[in-house]
Amino acid sequence: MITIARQGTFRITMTKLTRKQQIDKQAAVLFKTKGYAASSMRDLAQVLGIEAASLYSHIKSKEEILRRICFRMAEAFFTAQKQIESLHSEPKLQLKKAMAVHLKVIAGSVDEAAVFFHEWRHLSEPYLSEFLVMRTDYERKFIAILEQGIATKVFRAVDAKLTAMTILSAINWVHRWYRSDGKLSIEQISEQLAEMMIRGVKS
Amino acid sequence: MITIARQGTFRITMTKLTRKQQIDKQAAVLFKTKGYAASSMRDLAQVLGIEAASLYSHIKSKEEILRRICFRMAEAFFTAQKQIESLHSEPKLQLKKAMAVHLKVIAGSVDEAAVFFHEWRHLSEPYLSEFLVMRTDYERKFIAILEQGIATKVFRAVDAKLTAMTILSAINWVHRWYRSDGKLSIEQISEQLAEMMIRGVKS
DNA sequence: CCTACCGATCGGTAGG
DNA sequence: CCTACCGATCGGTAGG
Repeated sequence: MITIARQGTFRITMTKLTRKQQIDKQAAVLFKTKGYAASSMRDLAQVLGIEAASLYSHIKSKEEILRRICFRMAEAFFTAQKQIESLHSEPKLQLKKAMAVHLKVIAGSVDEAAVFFHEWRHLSEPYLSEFLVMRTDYERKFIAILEQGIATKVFRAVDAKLTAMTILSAINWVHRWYRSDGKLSIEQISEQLAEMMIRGVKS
Repeated sequence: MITIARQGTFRITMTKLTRKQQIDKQAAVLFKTKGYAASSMRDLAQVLGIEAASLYSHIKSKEEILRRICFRMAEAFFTAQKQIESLHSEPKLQLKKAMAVHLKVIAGSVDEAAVFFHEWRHLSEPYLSEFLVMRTDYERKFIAILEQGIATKVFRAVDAKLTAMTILSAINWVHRWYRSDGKLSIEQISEQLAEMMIRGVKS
């Protein structure tokens, strides 16, 4: 399987995407703006300048597209998280880095991130369950960082789960308005949010 | 027009809702779980134990239900915000109270809040534009509180808009998991979140 | 990648 | 509130 990082570079360095990649990309844009259920295969075909029936030479079904987008993003988030896990830094720095890599993944694929955050519920079983398990696993890492910080008295005695989810909701929300050509770079946003959250929880 | 506060009490004190109110309530539950576009009038009718066609003696269209839910929530948020505006407290307390009343509105109508936050994009014009203007107006109040705090040096020199939106995303996320019978009361959640956010922005 | 088409389901109406 | 039904649109297939 192609890794997200490789594919991200691919997308930036050259504009020549395969038809399947074009379908996934335009589907992400469409699903983000109209929602999965309200987006028709005819809408998607029109954006690509082909007939709806022609889409099926490249894909199996509408849901398969959604599946690819959701699981590819999940993989990207996990890959990013694994990279910071090996660092074994102290809780504050670990939280800051976890936020930074998470935001970097979002910034690299805003449309896909929006689909990941809002359209996953249209996945059918067993994919839906698999997706939710992965998401919970991912969130657990943030909770663990908080708990470790609380145990070592670096952080106040906050509710670890409530706080972790609050931090995640704050950074996830960035996908709604972030533009790579905006006045704030993703690093600046990351810096400000980490500063705010760490001040919020430190002893 | 009936105010939200009145209606909230109504809903708690007696179970006898008009058919139209039952439709709105069940539609909110349905739209929250399946999404507006994926929810059919036949789904809604089934929950109510009637035929789909029968819904139309009480409502004009599917979108009219969505409209009522979204604008009723908007009204509730505004009513709550106006109440704290008259207090003229200092920025920290003002922020804390703005967060508290916002969370109280969410806790009072979790299903409707979910629809308000996620399904508004299915509104057609001119309602969509009207909705977005109201939302921006509401958010502006949070930005103003931040700006005032920064100007009086009570808060650090953060980006007021980024910070206000971060706070809003953190408190809006509560609707996804809050249960009135959960271990944390809405007042406790409100207290913890306000503490964290104020520590995050204070000088 | 297209034309031609399918059965299913959609929101909604007529008339009682 | 129901039966009966509508035109439109949906995801997807057959066959080239």
